[in-house]
Amino acid sequence: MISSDVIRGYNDTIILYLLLEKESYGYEISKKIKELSDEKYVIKETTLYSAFNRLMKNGYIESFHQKQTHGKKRTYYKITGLGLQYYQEKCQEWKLTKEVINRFIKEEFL
Amino acid sequence: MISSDVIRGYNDTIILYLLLEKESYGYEISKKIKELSDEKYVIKETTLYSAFNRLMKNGYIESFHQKQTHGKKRTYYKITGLGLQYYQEKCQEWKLTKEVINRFIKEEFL
DNA sequence: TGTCGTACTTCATCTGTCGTAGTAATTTTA
DNA sequence: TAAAATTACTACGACAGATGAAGTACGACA
Repeated sequence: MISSDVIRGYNDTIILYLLLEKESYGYEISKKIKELSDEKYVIKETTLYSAFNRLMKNGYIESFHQKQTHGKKRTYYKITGLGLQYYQEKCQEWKLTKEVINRFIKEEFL
Repeated sequence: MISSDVIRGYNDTIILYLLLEKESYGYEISKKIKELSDEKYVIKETTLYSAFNRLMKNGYIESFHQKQTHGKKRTYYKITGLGLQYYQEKCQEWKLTKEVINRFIKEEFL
């Protein structure tokens, strides 16, 4: 499993990636994360919803409601221009981070 | 710059990597991290020393003192068998983490 | 004499994650 | 048709690791 301390800086990025594909809501996002990571990363509900709040506060996502015929009421989220910009920065940062951490990893242990 | 939230889970690993090369002390470790990362990551003093404490508490490193002719007294650290084992696990975990996060990163933004 | 570099320590604060718990509707299954 | 599972959240408190600020102390150098 992946330790939460590593993913810590990338939960927001992961969520933004999925919202870039299409607008979505909490439960769906969490399913997608699990699926896309081959069950290797399952985000905790509280982590997810606190991430939504943070992303909202920063203006990286916006929420809205859609009329539904069935199922419980959902809060949908979509990414903003600012959010896209932030996502792009994080992609750059990730590249750098990978390179740096790799220098402290012994290949023979992989 | 690299955000501290990403590196968060890997400070201990980075330190262990350097102690694997040779036993060392705080100031030297911090210099080496800066140097090896091409100044892209500079560990904060408080972060470094609190990492030493954690690593000691977990039995991953041991401290000792060396007689010195000049300069301020240093605390040297060396990695233990348990520390090596932990380091190896972290190397494995890093591989997995990289793969998982990569799936949420758009290549065209790199 | 004063500043710079070395080599730490203490303390308080912040952020993000996570455990626990609760609510409430809808869908499945027995 | 009643119970159980799934969907879709919210609130709250605790915790760990990183960090800022500040202080200590010694030697070298100018």
